[in-house]
Amino acid sequence: MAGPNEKLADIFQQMADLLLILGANRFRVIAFENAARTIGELADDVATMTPENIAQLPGVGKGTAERIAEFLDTGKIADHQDLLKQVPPGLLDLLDIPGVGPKSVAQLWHEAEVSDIATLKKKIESGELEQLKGFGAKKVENIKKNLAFAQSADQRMRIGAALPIAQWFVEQLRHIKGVKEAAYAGSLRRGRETIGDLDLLVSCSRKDAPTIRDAFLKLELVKDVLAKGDTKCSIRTPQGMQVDLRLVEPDSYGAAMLYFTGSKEHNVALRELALSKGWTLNEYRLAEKADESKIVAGKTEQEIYKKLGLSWIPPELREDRDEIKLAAQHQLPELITLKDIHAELHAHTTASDGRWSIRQLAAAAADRGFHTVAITDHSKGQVQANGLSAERLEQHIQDIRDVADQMKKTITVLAGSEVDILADGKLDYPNSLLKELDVVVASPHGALSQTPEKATARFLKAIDNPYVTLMGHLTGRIINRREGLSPDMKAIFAAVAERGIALEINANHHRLDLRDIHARAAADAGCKLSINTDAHGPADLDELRYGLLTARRAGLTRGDVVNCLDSKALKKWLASTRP
DNA sequence: GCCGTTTTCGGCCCGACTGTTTTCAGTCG
Repeated sequence: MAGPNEKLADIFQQMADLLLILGANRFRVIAFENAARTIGELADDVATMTPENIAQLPGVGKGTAERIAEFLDTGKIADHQDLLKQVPPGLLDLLDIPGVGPKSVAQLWHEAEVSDIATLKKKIESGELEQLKGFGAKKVENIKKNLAFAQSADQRMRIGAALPIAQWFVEQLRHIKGVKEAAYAGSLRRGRETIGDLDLLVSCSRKDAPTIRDAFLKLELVKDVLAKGDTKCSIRTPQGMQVDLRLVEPDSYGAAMLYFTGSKEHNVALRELALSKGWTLNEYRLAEKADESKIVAGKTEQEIYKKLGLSWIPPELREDRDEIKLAAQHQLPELITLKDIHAELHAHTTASDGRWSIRQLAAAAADRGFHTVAITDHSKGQVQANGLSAERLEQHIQDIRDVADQMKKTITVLAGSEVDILADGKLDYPNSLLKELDVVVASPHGALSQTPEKATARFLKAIDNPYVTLMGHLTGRIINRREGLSPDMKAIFAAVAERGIALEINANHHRLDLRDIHARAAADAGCKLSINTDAHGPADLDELRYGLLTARRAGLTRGDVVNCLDSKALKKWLASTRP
């Protein structure tokens, strides 16, 4: 269920698009986009915020605050309705066609009576479109080719699908003669949960650039070439992913990395900061504004940040939230790293729906250098996942204890369960059984379209259970497939902090649940977090990297995450969650 | 429409590529 934040963000974004087509002042359009972004990324539910707090949000001025209040009051916004009356609603879909922007849409609307994708298709086939000024054969052909992508434009690729492709490209680029450095940038480098398109960066001498570009364009995964210039080209892979390659000289590599890593908002803020110091920043260098031949920095990101009076900001934090202020005070958090994690507290074996035996799983965790692993198979309600009956769990606990005993010199193996939180908040096993376990991961699997009120009550009840260790994948969302629950996060976080248990960041890239902004809010509320892979098979422990990126985007340090505790401290913490 | 330890008015980041052009607008990131 979409909460008011999502609905409001959608409305403001739509207002921006409508104003764009209507030819409104571009800064006004940007203001609506900023408002949409702010509300969309808000961890708190706007409905629970005071008008004062809402008015203080960045990018929210008098007008936006009034519109939010109006929406909370009446469920809609009059200005939004007015705009919808002025523009055929199907026209908005045209903006999703690559190469078609607001000016073209307005022209198609006014001069060719195009009102949606269907009429556009007709006008292309009748040849009417080519009569329009500015619509030559090539442009029309391009639109025709790109129509298919309009439908899937809102579907961003999961990070777990994008990263392997990016790594393949980087590896190929590094083998091309003349390439000094190659890397991926963009939202992938920032660790976002989904990726719009892939940004690749190469440093090389100017004379090598064209041959490197041509070698890139011949790579196996290049299906279509969308643009081809001397320093920049765009292609599409067979998977439909757009990949942009930029080639810069080594002296500009840092500036280019900074620029193509983004976010756009972070870059804008950096440029404004540069201007305030009498400099100007672009993707080639930081230079003096008065004399742009006087270069201040450009080779590395570090030196550019340093000149701007900032600590180097990890890519995961570059979202123009509060990172620039913290970097100016040299008070950025020391973000958690992969090396800090020493335990896995949520993993499945063949006893339920996993593909590993207890021993195999424990050995794999030990190979990663972990000191502890908890075996947490599904509870009885998960019939389709071969969930364990109470009797089977009793036996499973015994089996785990046996393996634990045999492997105690290698790794600590804990007996646990991923216990269903039933729709009413009760757990799927009685307390008398939960008591025998070392770790209880309480997760929702069914009733995932409950109202926020019901979901909140459900979770508060589960948190109240004295044997729960951590709350697993809280919303139950599946990225790009299922929205999941929208409980009152503030209430959940307060209860979890009070109980002294932990909230999971499920590292599986389909889930990433809690998501970054909620993990940040949870830590701010005093909650402990736990990053787990929910491993079902041999490759799954590697998913940890995605959970880690999410944690870093949340600004978490190793002190926030129980998986970073040493063996003794973890044991102590686990005991502290129990009566 | 938002924003301001120089401002409550007048600003609001910067450059590459494409297509249809006789010098540039539109789009994208």
